[in-house]
Amino acid sequence: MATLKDVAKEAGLTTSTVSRILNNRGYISDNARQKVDVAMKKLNYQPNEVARSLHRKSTNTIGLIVPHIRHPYFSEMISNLEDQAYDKGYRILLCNSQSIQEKETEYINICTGNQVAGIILCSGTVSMELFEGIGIPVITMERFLGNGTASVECDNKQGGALAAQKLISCGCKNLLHVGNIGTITMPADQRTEGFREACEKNNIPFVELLTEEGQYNSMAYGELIAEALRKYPETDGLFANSDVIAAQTLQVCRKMGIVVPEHMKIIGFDDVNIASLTTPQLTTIHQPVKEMAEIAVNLLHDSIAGKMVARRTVLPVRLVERETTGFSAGF
Amino acid sequence: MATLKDVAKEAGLTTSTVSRILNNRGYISDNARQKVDVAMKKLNYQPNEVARSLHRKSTNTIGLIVPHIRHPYFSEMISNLEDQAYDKGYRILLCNSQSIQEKETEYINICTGNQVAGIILCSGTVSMELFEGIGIPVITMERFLGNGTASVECDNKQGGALAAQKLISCGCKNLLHVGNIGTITMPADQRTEGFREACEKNNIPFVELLTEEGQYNSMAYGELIAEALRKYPETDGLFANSDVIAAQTLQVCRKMGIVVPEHMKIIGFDDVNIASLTTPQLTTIHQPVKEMAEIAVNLLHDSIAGKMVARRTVLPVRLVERETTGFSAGF
DNA sequence: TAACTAATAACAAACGATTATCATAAATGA
DNA sequence: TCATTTATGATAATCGTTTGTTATTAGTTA
Repeated sequence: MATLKDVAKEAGLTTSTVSRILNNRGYISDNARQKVDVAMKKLNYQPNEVARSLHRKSTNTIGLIVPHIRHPYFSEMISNLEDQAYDKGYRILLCNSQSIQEKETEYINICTGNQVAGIILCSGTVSMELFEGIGIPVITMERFLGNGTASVECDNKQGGALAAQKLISCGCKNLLHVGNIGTITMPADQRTEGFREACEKNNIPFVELLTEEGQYNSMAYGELIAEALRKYPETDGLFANSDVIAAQTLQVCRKMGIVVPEHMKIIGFDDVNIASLTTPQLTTIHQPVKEMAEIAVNLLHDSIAGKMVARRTVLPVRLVERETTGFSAGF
Repeated sequence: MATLKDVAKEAGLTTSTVSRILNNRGYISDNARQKVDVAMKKLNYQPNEVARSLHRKSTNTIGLIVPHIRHPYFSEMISNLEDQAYDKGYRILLCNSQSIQEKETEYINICTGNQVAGIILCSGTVSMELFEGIGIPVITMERFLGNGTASVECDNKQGGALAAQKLISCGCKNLLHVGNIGTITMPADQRTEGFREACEKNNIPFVELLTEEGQYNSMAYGELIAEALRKYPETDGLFANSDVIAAQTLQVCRKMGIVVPEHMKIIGFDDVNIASLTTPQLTTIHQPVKEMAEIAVNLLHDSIAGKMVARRTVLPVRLVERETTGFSAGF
């Protein structure tokens, strides 16, 4: 790898001059600029970002901590975040915590050790102490740390309410809600809150089904749901906290001979790809993932620049009606 | 951020000694080790990886270039690669090229500029000149560059053959194959080869449908497939080059009143999550993604260590029978 | 011609860690 | 006691870049 020094020698200039040209500061003649251009091309010169970073004491890398990559909600989110980050000149250091505390802790250390400019945290299981006095801007997605860190969320409560209202207006009398991991508190719990309030207001009973971390990690909810449907056979409406859960519910229903939407209405959450690939297609609560990603990166960018930044940003969700709550217009 | 110097001062030692302790070389007393330990904890010291990297002239980062993140095959692959890389002490610099030449080129420069230890390339659209004389080990997945770069592939040809044999043994007489992007050559083209050979051997006619880059990027194949099915109404067996395409085909069939598997058998490729979330569930060709990821990281690891490495590794695939080629055992 | 600007050279410090060399000193052992 | 081993200090170079200082030159302008 050619260095600045090599380029300088090749161009017959000093490193100071070449560096000035690269960074556009001070006096520069067109002549010198051209000579450097030629030399750079000839030597296939590529500035060493590591050296640059060392000097300026920070990188243009964002540490992105997620609990999963294969889960469609997260791959969607990661994709959007990468897009936004790239546009702003940031790179992504991909940290998959797999919801494992140890791995999360180590990844946080890796982030600080590698002098990332900031961290975007999508992970739900972190204990916030890990971020105390970390000295790096942190933006959380769907996770409120409460230690001064800015968060971006969708309006989970509204989502829960919309789901309940829809199911109720479809005539469902006995609802089941497949919720979050029981042992961990996160903004997504608000979905249950919104759901509960709407149910209570309408005097409709509902059962809340807590999930386990293992299920979250393996994305295997089939058994859990089948059991619940056996235990609560009167269920005629189900609200799942993700489209993955909802899609698996469809499979369970089919195996049990429960016809959707005739015998059972289903609403998912997220509105990811699979929502329109199941049969029937999923009615779901749409999360504005793209906007959330954009806002997150913007917040981080401002935060890195030392600007003051909104503590909490909540974006609206909307109900997308497909087929699991009734016949679609298309048929 | 505390530096080595700070730790040394705090521990009442010199930087040489502390560095020796950190790197376990030379003579070290338990006493000193303890003092350093205490000082590190107290100052919350984290070695500056950037400085380390500069000194040793390489990082422990792998540049991972993919054309997509949201596509389930790639999110699956990325997830497995991260897992393997983490175990070997590598970090992932996530580069989403979106199949855009420009972005790919810039990301390659970013990788070299950031002194990555190696690159794993999953992207299909790169022109290999970009990797000429890059001076960094490169492993390609499902992409044979032919410039000395090692590649990891699944046995695409076998996959195509398996699909054709299955469809034919199911009694299909008129096959449709939704293939790759017409304008780009890649190992996955071999699926078509294997499919063709098996069809010819059995004297079964088939139509090959080429896809476009735009469709690949947006994952929207619905229109293309609907048109093809209108044009070739006699089709009774379809082999798609990905589960995403197959899943969309299911939706198209439903809209067109074509009953799967009775009127039409479908086989996908990849065996990702959605394959078991559609109705009926997809029969598909399983790619050993985990093993491919493991091998890729191992190859890169060896390559970085200067070892000689297999030019081409081809892993077997297998047919996973679900419901789109007949009634599943479960019913 | 003096005073200026523009362009570059020459040199060195700094970023934070590693590492090498040499020196020093205590502990150990024969 | 002398030689050896063990442990550390002191100092400096290095990685590649940025940046600051001072000096030097050529050209411009008043």
